[in-house]
Amino acid sequence: MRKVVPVAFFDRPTPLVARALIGKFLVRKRAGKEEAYMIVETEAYHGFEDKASHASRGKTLRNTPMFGSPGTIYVYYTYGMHWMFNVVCGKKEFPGAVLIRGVESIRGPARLTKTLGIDKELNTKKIGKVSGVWIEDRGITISPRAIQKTHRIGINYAQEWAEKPWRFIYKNKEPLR
DNA sequence: GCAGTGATCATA
DNA sequence: ATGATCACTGCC
Repeated sequence: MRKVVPVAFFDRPTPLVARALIGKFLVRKRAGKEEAYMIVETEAYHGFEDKASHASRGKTLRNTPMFGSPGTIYVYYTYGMHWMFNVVCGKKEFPGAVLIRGVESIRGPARLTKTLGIDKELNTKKIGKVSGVWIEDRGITISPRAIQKTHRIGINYAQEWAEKPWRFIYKNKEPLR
């Protein structure tokens, strides 16, 4: 079973999409070659009120892709050296995005983009085969018990919003089926 | 534990 | 125009 997830998958509340992405595959095609990795860690950034979100102070040049239609790719540069890869969720003009923090064998959002060659070239593009980055459902079901929900990290400035359980991690304790 | 590194944004 | 900040990583 190998199915490219449709745009409708992302047209849902961001935390729900972040949860649903665990166990899906991130596929990257470059120079004619495909690499696929199972997603094991995500974080949701949801709405104007989320103080941890780039959109909390309204639309700016950088965060404009967050206001795009579901399935838009939002890539931004931070700490003078790292690219972060997000997929936009929810209706156009609603700011929501899921940060892909880790895949099987590549942990860490910046290491992921470096390994997969994801940078500003992909920013604002639509996730899908045309852009060379897409998500596949390969028939793996992850039980709720195998998903750890925690607070988001690296956002201590966000006060009470830092406590929201919007980070999802696959605990590699149970066999896949 | 913290330096590196530079774009981005708020302030002015 | 300027300065603080930053959804991180790798080395101490």
